[in-house]
Amino acid sequence: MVTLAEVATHAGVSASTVSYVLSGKRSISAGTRQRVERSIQELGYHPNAGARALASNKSNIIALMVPLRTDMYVPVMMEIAIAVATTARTHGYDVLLLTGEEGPDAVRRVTGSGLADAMILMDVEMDDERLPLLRGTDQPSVLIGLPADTSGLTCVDLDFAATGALCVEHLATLGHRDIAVIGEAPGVYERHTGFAERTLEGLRSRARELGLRVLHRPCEGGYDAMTLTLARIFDERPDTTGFVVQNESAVEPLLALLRRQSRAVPEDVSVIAVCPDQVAVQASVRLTSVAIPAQEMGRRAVEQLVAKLDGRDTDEVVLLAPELTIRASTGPVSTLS
Amino acid sequence: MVTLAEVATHAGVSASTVSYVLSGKRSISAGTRQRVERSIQELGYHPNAGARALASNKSNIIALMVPLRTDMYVPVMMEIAIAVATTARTHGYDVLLLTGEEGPDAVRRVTGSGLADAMILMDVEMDDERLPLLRGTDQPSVLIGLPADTSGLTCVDLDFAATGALCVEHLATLGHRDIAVIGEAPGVYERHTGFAERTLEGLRSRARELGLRVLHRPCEGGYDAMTLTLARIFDERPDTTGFVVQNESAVEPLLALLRRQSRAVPEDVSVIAVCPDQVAVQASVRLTSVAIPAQEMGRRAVEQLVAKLDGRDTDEVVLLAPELTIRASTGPVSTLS
DNA sequence: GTGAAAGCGCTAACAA
DNA sequence: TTGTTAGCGCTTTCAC
Repeated sequence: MVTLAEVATHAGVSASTVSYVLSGKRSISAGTRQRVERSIQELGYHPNAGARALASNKSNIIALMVPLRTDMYVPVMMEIAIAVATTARTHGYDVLLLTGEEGPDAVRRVTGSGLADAMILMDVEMDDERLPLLRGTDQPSVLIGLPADTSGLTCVDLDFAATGALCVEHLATLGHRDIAVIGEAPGVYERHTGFAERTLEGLRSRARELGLRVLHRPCEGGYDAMTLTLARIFDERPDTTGFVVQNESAVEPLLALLRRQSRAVPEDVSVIAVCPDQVAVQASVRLTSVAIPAQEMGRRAVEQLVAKLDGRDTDEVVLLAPELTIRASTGPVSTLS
Repeated sequence: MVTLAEVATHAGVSASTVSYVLSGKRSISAGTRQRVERSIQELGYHPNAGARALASNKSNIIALMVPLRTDMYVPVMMEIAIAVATTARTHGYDVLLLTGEEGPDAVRRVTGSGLADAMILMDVEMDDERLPLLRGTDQPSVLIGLPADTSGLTCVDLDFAATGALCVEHLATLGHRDIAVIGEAPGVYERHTGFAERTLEGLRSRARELGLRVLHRPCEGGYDAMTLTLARIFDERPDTTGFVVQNESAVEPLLALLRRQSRAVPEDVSVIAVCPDQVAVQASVRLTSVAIPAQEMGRRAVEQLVAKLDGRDTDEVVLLAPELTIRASTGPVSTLS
């Protein structure tokens, strides 16, 4: 293993000079710099991460805590994680992958050991048990998601309330009066995961203003669950003509069932989804949708975190504005029936 | 920040004693151990990761390199990654998340800096450019996937050749003679990703032995691509009655299109998928399938790696035996037509 | 613009 | 069974 000392000898300078060439923390003459850089190349030197962490009290590692559960849409998680890792690298950080399994203990472990300089938490619940710990430490952190109380925390998320409102507005504009919301699995609501509840709130309050009726039904993914859910919806509200779906694994079953019931999309019923663009485009009907900007969320989270680490001021809450893309699954309500 | 020295003072012992209590590398009297453990508790001590890494020349970190691309089935990747992280923790390791973006450079960086003790590579291609580097270093590594030349490498993967054979056997037993294989996106084959080609080889060679005809078509996911692919298949081989699908985002489109063409599953055509059980169960027809054991793959990869790190012998190639689960999408070929 | 040297917190010989 | 001590490779004062 090549050490900094060896580089110094090889270049005919002192260890500190090599260190400063690397860090750029003091000016170096052009000649010296070149010789040092040449030696680094020739010897294939890589600074030792442990030594660096010990001496500088910085690990250059960001911890990312992903949920262990997989009842939520996994590709979104993965896309966020990859965006986090990619963006972190551009700022000189590596990413440590923690699962939710350890829970609050992981926060303590990482904070206490100096393993990571900062952390990003995904899948934050409204009243998350990790939050007190984060508030009580000086380790910078960013949440992807929005808990009930954001004081003292930095959060990045899609503005789900605005998302819900946007969906309902679009349907209202098309003349729909009875809206059914097909939501995430019941467990998601029971855990009080922020995004699901906020979508619903935004949607309901806008619907109230616009005078629309809303029926909300959580739904496990898959065909069997969807069959039941859909039957109940039409049973309770036969005049439903607009659907808002926030559950990727319910999208295709819903479309298939509607087809089977000879309800044409968008002639008889309109469907709008909250999902990644890829899902909207690949569905059997190209779906009008509000996109979940997974990459953007991961990227912004890292940028907020790096700003904190650099001692720059950060926003407390970054809410990304939802964007509606109109495709082939929504249309004006039928005037014939 | 609490240091080992502070714990030592608090417990009235020397630093090394505290260290040995932690590592268990020499026997400690019960009394001393208790006092030390008590001090650790009281002071809330966590060993400093950097210092430990520097002194012991071990980071207790495993690097996991995930593909940047997302044209493959992402949930499988995520499930593997989570299984890796979870299993690694049970062995005292943390996981560093690297994306494929840096390519071979990431291998150099991690190896050279001592950031990680070992690495796991996912999405290995037949002739992967990272392999020479791995062979040339003494850093232990495990591949998830199987390259063309496995010499000097440890690999974990599903036995995809056996998987392909198993699919074809099942269809043959049911009397099908003309088989269509709907594969991954063309890009996957162009990159010569091992698993896709091996499935095909296993399938073809068994089909030859059994005297079946096989038509293979790569397919991007989604409905549009599937429509085209399916049309071509029936155009070229009108007598096709058996489908093998190895592409999660083609599964549902295929089923929907068959339905639309009034080809009943499994009465008219049989469909067997290579996919995670969850996908098979949630599809609109419960699919006969060979499971992709994502968790098992992640777990085994870590276990192989830990064995190497502990200096134990390891298998060169661990091929997990495929398991066929018969569900509702396959049946005997119709004798009426 | 450069060098010398004192740690950072821990591990693991070597001693006792 | 326990203590003493010399590093691990780097960063960063302090000195020139």
